[in-house]
Amino acid sequence: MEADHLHHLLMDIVRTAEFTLLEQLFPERSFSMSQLFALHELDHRTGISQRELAERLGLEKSSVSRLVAGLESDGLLVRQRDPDNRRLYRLEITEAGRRLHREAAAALDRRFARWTSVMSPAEREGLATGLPALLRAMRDDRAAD
Amino acid sequence: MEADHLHHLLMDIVRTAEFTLLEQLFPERSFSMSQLFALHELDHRTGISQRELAERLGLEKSSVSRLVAGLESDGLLVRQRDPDNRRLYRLEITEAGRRLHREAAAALDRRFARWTSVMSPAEREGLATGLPALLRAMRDDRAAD
DNA sequence: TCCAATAGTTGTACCTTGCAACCTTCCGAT
DNA sequence: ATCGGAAGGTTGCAAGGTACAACTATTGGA
Repeated sequence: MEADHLHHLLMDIVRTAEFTLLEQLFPERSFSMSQLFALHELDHRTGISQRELAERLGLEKSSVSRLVAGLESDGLLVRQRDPDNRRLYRLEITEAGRRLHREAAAALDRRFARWTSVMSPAEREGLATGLPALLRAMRDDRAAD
Repeated sequence: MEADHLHHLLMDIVRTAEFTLLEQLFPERSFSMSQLFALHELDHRTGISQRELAERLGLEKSSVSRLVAGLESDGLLVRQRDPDNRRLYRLEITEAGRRLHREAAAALDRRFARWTSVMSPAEREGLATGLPALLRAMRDDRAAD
């Protein structure tokens, strides 16, 4: 697995993902990758603050402030001040937000299925073994920073 | 391999790659992903036109025009009019550009090695089998559009 | 010879982002 | 209890990347 492959992989992942998610999925309404990522986070851990979301997305708090404001006005999430600490918001995805996120994930999934459909069983199996492991390694690596 | 994993993988790939390439590699000078991708293309196929580059990068020709102008003024590529068709430029990466691209690829490679170092041999092997296959499938899929 | 197609450039607008300054709320030290 | 600093969030501002439309220059065919 030499550097060249990685480079290519990265390019294709990024470009294909953005195209799949942003242009094919919702041609009428446009979403940014950050918005979709935010919905993804909120679909899994509900009630996090904007600061936590910023940390997870690798964005500055001011960017998240605007990002979240946009999602809220689109009805994809709601924010409520924490009664125990009124400095922070508790973010919660709405049903509409959840639906949108599910659609985006499904679109990615269909695309992925199209890719794996032309792979050999051994290749498919290798990916099923290796990809989650890679994911875990990346996450641990980031957590260790 | 369910949708959720893909979604996570995508997020981590994108964020980690951008961080690795853009912030860790050249903290002093800043490059965009598109610039690095362009150098990558030019390091492989020399003499392509801006239109071809735009197609490969999935960018509009006007964006590529400015992108290439920036790389040229940074000394990372040169452009010469094709004598047989003076409408188009022939783009060629310079030695400095090649060096930069190699460094970027190597940085990605080191990061990848760090990830795989904590994986089991079976997982590593699975990735070595499956990832190039995935890459090929993605490329073929894009070419079939 | 002229007109349409092609390659590239420039003006403009939009979106995303980071930084700095700011406001509000909280909490600990005095 | 109160004051000052820390923490969460917002807003003004500037910079960068991109697309779209209108433009120039060059080519090639009717």
